[in-house]
Amino acid sequence: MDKYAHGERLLVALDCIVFGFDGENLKLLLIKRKFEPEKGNWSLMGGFVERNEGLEEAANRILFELTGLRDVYFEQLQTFGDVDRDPVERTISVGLFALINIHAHDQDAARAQNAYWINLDRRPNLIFDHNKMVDLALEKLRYKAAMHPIGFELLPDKFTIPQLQKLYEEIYNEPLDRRNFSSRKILSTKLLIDTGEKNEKSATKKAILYKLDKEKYQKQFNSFHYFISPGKN
Amino acid sequence: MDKYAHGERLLVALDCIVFGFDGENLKLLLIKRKFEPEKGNWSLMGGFVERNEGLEEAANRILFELTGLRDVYFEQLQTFGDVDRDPVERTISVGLFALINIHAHDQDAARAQNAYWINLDRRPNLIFDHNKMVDLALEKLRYKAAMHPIGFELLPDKFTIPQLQKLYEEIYNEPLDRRNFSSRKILSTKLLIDTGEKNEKSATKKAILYKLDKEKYQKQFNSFHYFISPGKN
DNA sequence: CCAAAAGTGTTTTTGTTACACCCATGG
DNA sequence: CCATGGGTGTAACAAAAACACTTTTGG
Repeated sequence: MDKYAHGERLLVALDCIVFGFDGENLKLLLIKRKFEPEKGNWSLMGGFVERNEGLEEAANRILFELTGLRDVYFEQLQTFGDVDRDPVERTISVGLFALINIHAHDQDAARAQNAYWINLDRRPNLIFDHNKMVDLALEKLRYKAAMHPIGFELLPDKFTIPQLQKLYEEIYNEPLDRRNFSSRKILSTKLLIDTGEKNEKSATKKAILYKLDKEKYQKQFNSFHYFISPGKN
Repeated sequence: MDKYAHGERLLVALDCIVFGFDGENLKLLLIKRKFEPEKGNWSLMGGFVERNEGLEEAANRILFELTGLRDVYFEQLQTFGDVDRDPVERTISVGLFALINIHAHDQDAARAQNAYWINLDRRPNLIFDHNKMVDLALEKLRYKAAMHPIGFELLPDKFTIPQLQKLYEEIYNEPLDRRNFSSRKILSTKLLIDTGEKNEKSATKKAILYKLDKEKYQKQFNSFHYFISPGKN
């Protein structure tokens, strides 16, 4: 089985930084550990990559165990490989950045993992180098969401422009001008389709429910859209 | 040594996608393999991560072996983990994206590895999934260079605006307007310091040699600068 | 009928693009 | 003295920011 004469074999783990948005706050899906090491402390959801399992495959497996969802949006964040990052044994960890529709996930699956949605601004201290992973993931979310339409991954299938705006305000922690946000930034992308329906929950004027034009979304995914003005120096 | 009861131990490799620019063409540093597997074929420079060595440390070691340089600019590209990506043995490979000043590297070190600088537009077929790695690295170079001042990593310490422009033209494979490039895009970033010297090699009017304001460069590294207009849909 | 939230249009300001002229150098 | 490449300015255009009014709804 071991055919290369040199080279050391190491544990390879995946750790998932899972973001959600409940309409009010940005949240992280975190595990209250029921097992050693660090039992009782908070951590990211993770798992080891098996020998007969590709990295993508392992990512999908672990995200499914956690959320009960098969089509989670994720991408690699970074691979973490400090010698002492896991005090139990040398482990290389591939950090995964995942965005999910918080309303679609399987609550029982999450409960089975002892996972909870925690507001980002109340996140607890995490084990190992998981704090660093979350910091980096948040940076990446802010970076990507400014120019790529990834925010939609966090919303229900049908959503309103004000909901989308609230999401962006949460991501960047700053208020956005409704008039500029709505007409120019969002509708000019032509990514949204008016469903004809209205948000019946609203107590005041009911907002139009849009859905994503998935075909255009796929095509334009790597193009630039200025949802947010680029950072200041 | 193995303290986790479950989890498989796998080989972890690093593969380096090293870009250089000779003033005319974008180049890749590739290895003509003197060893099995795939002896005689072209590949990226790589190596295994040792048990007592952090990922960064391993990256620096391998880049040093290849280039003789200690302070190479690199970042993680992506980690590749398909089950069959290495036919010899299951290996997870962390792809590294590196930019070097082609004139500063140690030619003897490169020769010892049987490494050659190959023009990007003449790159040979590479072993394993290395073609995919290069494709992704090129995409990343184009993506990042459009907004972040990473191009400087490919140039000598002192360089002229026309040299910088040539570099960007090579990266994007399209001509840029000299007048717009020079004054507005580049000098407006205030990242360049006029050294007072001129490029004596030029046969015509000698261009001003600039150097990077390293302090500002560090500070502004993550800010946005529109070196190139964002992609078209 | 009014408070609260949603929808839309216009002006100002800023940045990008397109384009033309002058300067320095070596042969 | 002229061909080649380097340096700079300006007008036209496009995009972003700032800003104000009207509409819908439930209570």
